[in-house]
Amino acid sequence: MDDVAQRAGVSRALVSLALRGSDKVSDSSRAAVRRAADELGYRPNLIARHLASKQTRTFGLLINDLHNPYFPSVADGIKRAADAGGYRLLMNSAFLNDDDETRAIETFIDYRVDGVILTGSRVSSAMIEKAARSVPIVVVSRPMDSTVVDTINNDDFMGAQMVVEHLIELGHRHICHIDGGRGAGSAQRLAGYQATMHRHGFAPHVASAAFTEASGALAAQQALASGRPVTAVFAGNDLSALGVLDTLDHSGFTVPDDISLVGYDNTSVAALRHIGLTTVDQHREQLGELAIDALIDRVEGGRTQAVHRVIAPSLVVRSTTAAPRATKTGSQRKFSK
Amino acid sequence: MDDVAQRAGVSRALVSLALRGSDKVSDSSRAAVRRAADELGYRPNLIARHLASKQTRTFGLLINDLHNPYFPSVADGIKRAADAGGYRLLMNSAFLNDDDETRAIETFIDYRVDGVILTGSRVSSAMIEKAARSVPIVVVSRPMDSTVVDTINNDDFMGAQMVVEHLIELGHRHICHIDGGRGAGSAQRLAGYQATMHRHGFAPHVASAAFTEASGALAAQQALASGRPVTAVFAGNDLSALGVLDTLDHSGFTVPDDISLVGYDNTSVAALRHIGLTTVDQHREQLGELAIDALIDRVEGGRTQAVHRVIAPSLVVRSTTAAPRATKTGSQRKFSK
DNA sequence: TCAAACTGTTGAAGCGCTCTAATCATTGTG
DNA sequence: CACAATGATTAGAGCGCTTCAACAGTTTGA
Repeated sequence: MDDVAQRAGVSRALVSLALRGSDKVSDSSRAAVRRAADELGYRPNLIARHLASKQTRTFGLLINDLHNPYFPSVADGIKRAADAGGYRLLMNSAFLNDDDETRAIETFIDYRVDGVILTGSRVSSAMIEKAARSVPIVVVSRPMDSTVVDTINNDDFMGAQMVVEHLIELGHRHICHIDGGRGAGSAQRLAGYQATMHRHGFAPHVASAAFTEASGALAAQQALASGRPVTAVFAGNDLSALGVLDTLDHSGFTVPDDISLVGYDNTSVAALRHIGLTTVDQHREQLGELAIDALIDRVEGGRTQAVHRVIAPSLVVRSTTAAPRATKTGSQRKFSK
Repeated sequence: MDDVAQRAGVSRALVSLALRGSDKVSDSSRAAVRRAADELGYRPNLIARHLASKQTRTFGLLINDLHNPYFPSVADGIKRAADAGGYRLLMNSAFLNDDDETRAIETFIDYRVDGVILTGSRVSSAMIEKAARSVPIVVVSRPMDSTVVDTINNDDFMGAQMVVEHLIELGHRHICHIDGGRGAGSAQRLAGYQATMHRHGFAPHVASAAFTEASGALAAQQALASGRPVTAVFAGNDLSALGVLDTLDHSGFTVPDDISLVGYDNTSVAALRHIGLTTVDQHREQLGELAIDALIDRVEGGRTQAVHRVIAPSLVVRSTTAAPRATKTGSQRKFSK
């Protein structure tokens, strides 16, 4: 920086001002500084800048599981909104490990980022709230009843309701739900399913699983083996829906002719033509944008009260749902391994 | 830090030493410092530390496209190796935009990371080599003939060769290759395909596409419409293979009974039971580990010459390949559509 | 026994920047 | 024409840490 100042024939302070686009720098000195910096290939040291200015204009984005196709779209929204707000983004992944997640959050804090966005977080609420004492935190896709951290979620209850309504409208009565266990939002999806089934006077039929392909496949086997009639399956998320799809394949059922199938999340696999899964779109990019908005509102707007935003999802109908055979022909095949 | 020092009854310098685990600190002072830091909830400011020590022990990882399921596994390997080497990781995504990629690399440089790993990079080689003057760079999955940046790649030529040999062994003669255009590694895959076909005396049959589902679907349509017989398709990557799969579905072909299909990359979609795509595994985690190794070797070992590592991929046979109908002998697993 | 060699500790300089307050140069005002 | 007001520039302190040279206090070796 000294070199640049000398070469431009000005003081170090002016170099600093000029390079940051201050309006109290004459055009001539600004040009001189720019030229000198260019010629010397000078790039300001962000570390020193942050130390001196005590602000980073950087947000930390934690993506718990890079393998999960759910997160990239959220990240896209975050990126766009951060750009628009003039904030830089630093990312980190917890690689599905709770210790790593804690460490990643601490790293953000140690880097003195202005705010942190947690997606797919799995650590305890207490841990998150503790970290929130050091830095504003917004949690995406994990409903939390906190007074210190902001949350952004889709309305899982409503999403589930839309799915069930869609299936019932097609004529389905025997709709089985593959529960997502302790996966994020799965409790609300289950509740929405149950409430809607009850409202229509149909008996719920729930099989337990997790948000994975393998557990979905297994749960589907159990559901089919239970003896209860099933004409449609509403899986907790897309991944478990794929597991269900596999079980149906191997059991000789055709989708959607024999059994309709719906997932949740509208991940990229669901959109693959070969799969064409009917599913629920959470508007993930919008979730990401709202997360940044919440952070900026805290940092620049001075808000201190926690905010919890819930947005309405929408149903994406593809080729795995149709009217049940019963209302067409009336035959139902038996489950066989 | 002053507070901690005062509370522990030692100097600031000793706090620094104690907290970083120096061995020239007595057990008693170390304990006192630890306790004081705990009580005060003190966390060292990484920014100040990095500024003072002029080293960050941090590597920057750039993932161009978060949506591409190829990268997470590479990142897993990178993460593991970085942990083992005692380096922190900072990630960033270019969101498929060249300007963003350039800016992300600059951000890493401005943060004075000790090294940068580029995965899925799309900016010009010149740009990369320019950045490499400021920081060690290793490029993963993009063959480059550079004397300044390290590269880590799988042997695409060999991978393609393995695919073709596998298909020929099954009895195929009419193997069509869906080329990946300017996708990373696609030139070598094409070369490997052509060389192997020639060696066996078969005529190559190439359809142009890109590394996307839509272009794979289109290319398959063209190949089928060309009038040339096709009993097997070797797609440039998994994604375009999925496009091919869709076209085959819609054209009434059964996979693998009518036509065998092979992809490349062994992404998670290929492994989905419902798809079960035969493909080539690049050992992506290993690619990631080697990338970190290369970086550490430069930073700590003082190597200055560029290194280019190529590792052997392996074939993953699933359920989309079988003997062609004409020469079929035993019973094959059925692939339902 | 005394110098040499450790051990644990500390004061102070400095990392590369920002920012406040002061300085200098210019212009406008009565 | 003196004086305030405005605009451009700069010196220097300081951000929170590390590190180096120096220093007491203790042990070792001949």
